[in-house]
Amino acid sequence: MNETGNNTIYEVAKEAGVSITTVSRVLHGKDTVSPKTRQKVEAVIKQLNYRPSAIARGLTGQKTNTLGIILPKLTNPNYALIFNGAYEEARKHGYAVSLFPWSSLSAEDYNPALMLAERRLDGVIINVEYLAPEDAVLLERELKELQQYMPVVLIGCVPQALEYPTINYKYSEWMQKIVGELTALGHERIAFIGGTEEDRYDFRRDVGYAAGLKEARLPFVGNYRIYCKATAEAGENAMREMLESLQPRYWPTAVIAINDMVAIGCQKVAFRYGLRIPQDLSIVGCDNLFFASFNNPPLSTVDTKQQELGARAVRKLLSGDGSRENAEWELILRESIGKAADPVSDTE
Amino acid sequence: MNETGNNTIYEVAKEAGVSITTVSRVLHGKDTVSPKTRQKVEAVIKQLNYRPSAIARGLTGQKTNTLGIILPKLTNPNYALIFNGAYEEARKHGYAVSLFPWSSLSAEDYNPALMLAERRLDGVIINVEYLAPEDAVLLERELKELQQYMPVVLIGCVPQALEYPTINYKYSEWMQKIVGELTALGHERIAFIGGTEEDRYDFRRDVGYAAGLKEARLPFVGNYRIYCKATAEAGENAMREMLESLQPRYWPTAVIAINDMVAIGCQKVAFRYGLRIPQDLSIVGCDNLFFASFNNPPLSTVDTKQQELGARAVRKLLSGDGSRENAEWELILRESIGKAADPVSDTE
DNA sequence: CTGAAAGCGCTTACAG
DNA sequence: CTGAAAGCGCTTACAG
Repeated sequence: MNETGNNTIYEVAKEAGVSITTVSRVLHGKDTVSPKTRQKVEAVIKQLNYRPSAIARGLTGQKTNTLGIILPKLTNPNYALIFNGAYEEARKHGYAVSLFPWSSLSAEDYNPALMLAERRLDGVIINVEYLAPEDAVLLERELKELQQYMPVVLIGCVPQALEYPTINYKYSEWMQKIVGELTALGHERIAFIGGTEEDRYDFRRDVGYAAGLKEARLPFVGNYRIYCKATAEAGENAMREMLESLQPRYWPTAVIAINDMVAIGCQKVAFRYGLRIPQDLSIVGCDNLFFASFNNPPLSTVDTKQQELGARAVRKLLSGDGSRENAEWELILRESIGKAADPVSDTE
Repeated sequence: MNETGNNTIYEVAKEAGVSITTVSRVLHGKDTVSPKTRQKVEAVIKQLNYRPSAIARGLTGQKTNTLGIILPKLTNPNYALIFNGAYEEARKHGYAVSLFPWSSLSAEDYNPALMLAERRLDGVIINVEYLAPEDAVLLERELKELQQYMPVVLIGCVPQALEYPTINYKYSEWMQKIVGELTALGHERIAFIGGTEEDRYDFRRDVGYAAGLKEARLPFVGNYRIYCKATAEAGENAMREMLESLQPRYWPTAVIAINDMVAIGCQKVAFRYGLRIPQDLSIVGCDNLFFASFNNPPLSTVDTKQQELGARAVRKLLSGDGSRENAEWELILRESIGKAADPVSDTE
C-alpha cells in the first residue's frame, strides 16, 4: 500500500513471487505467460484488490484513456444528451470523459487549449453552437495549437474554412424546410427569433430563413428577425419587444424559435397577449427536448438526434476519421403549428 | 518536444540554462528563486508554450486535480445544474471534473469504486437520488472501499446509518409541507406519483406524505400512491393507469409528482381526460426546472437550488468537512394549484 | 515463458 | 539561491 491507500504493482509482484513485468503482462492479457503463473497473479490481484493506476499508465503509455468534451452550458438539456451519448460510447472503449462547459472557459485567466493539453487528454470533442463571440475568437486561436496535442472533432455549423473533422449541422436546410412548411400552411408573416447577428457559427440559419422566404416570394421584414440569447428568458423578452413594436395587424402568424427553450419563452408571451396556439400563432422550436411533446400544445421542432450524435463524435474521434460529415435531423410536426388565420380579417 | 507534441520540463531547463528543479520552483511560485532566474525561466516557459503535465504531477504529488461526480442520467436537467455548480466551484480551485452517470455504472462488468480508484481522483461527489435498486446495492458495497481511496460527499436523502459526509434532502419535510398546502386549499383526494417501493433513499417522501395526510386527518388511499420511474413517460403511464382504475368521482383533485418531469407527464394525461388545471386538478412537481415557470399553466414545484448545491458539495469535499448538513429548499406556488372543486358536485 | 533496467515528466527532500 | 538524485507506478524494448 502506498500513502493513498492503493496497492501497487510491486505489492502484487512480491506477493505472487514474480516480477512486475509479469504482472503487467497478465494485466494486459498477453499470451506469453504460463497458465500457472497467470492464475497465481490473477488470484493475488483479486486478493489485494489491485487496480493499476491510470495516472502511471498515462505517463508511460502516453495515453490517459480520458476524452474531453466541450459543450455550451448544460442548462440546455440538449447538451446533456450529447454528453450521455458520448459517455456511453467512450465507456465501451474504456475511456472516461471530462466535461468542460464553455461558460467557464472564457474566463480571462483561462486558456482552454492549454487547460486540455495540460491534462493530456486523448482527444476532445468541441460543440461550437451558441458560441459567445469571445469564445469563438478563443476557439479559433486555440484550435490550431490544441490539435498539435490531441485529435479534435467539432460539432455544429462549422465554416468550411475550419478544416477539422466535423459533424456538421445543415442549419440552412433545416430553416428552409421549416419556412417551407409554414408557407404551405398559408403563413406569410413568419418571425425568426434567436441567434447573434455576428455569429459566424449561426448565420447559416439566416441563409435558410431568407431562402425559404424567397422560395415563397415573400418579403423579408426586418421586424420579424429578432436576435437574442438561446434561453427561455431571452425568448420571452424578444417576443414581447417584437409584439410591442408592431400594431397587432402586423404581428406574425408564425414564429420560428432558434431552439425549444426560446420557443417556450415566446409561447409564454403569446399566451399573455391572448394569442391562441396554433389558431392565432404557430410556433416551431428546435432540438426536440423531452418537454416538447409534453408542451401544451405539443411543440413542433427539429429532432437532431443528439444522443446518437454524441456517440458518433466519439467514434469519429477514436477512429481518427478526419472527414466532414452531416448530422441527421428530422422535422417533427406537432399541434403547435396550424393553418395561418385568414389574412383578410385581423387577428382578434 | 516529446512524441505527444508537448514540451517537457527538460526542454525548459535546458533552454533557460538551469536545472529542472529550478523550473519546478518557478512553476510553483516558490520564493527561493532569484528574480533574474525567475524572469529567464518564465520567458522560456512562455516561448516554448510549456504546460506541466497533470499526469506526471499526479504521479509525483499523489494528486490529480480532478474530482469525480456521480449523477443520475443527465437527461433530467436537474443534474446538469448540480454539475454546473460543482464544475464552477471546482475550477476556482484548479480542479477538473469527470462526470460518471449512474446509468452506466451498473453495467455488470463495471465496478464504480474501482473505476474511480483507478483514476486516482482527488475526491468524489455521489448523488444518490433515484438510485436503481441494483445501483443502491452496488453503492453501499463499494462506498466503504471507495472511501479508503478518496474523500466522498453524498447528496440526497441518505439514511442516517450511512455515516458519510452528506448534503441531505429532507424529503419528508418537503412532502409534508406540500400536502399541508393542498389540504389548506380544501383538497382531500391527493395522489402521490413516483418513486420505487423498496428504495431506501426515497421512502422518506412517503413518510412526509403520510404525515401530511394524518395532520389533516385524511385517509391514506392506496390507489392514490402510484410508483413509477422519474421520467415524463413514466408519469404519463402512471397517471393514466390511476385514472382508468377509478370511477371519475374518485379521481384525485390534486397530484403531487415526484419531480417536474413526472409532473408534465401527469399533466398531459389530465388534459387528455378533459381535466382543467387547476380547476379540476392541482399539480405540484419538484426541482423547479427551467420549464416549470413556462409551463401552461405555470407549475408549482420545490426549488432545491441545485446549482448552489453542487458548489457546496465541492467545497465540502475539498475542505474535508465530514458533517451531515441539510440542503436548502423552497416551495414555489404557481397557477397549477388552486382550490379543490366543491366535493359535493362531481367533477364534470 | 520470465526478469532487470530504462524511461515517462514531474516533485521533493537533501546537500551545498 | 541552485542542482543532483531518488522516487511516484507503470510499460516496453531487450536479453535470456
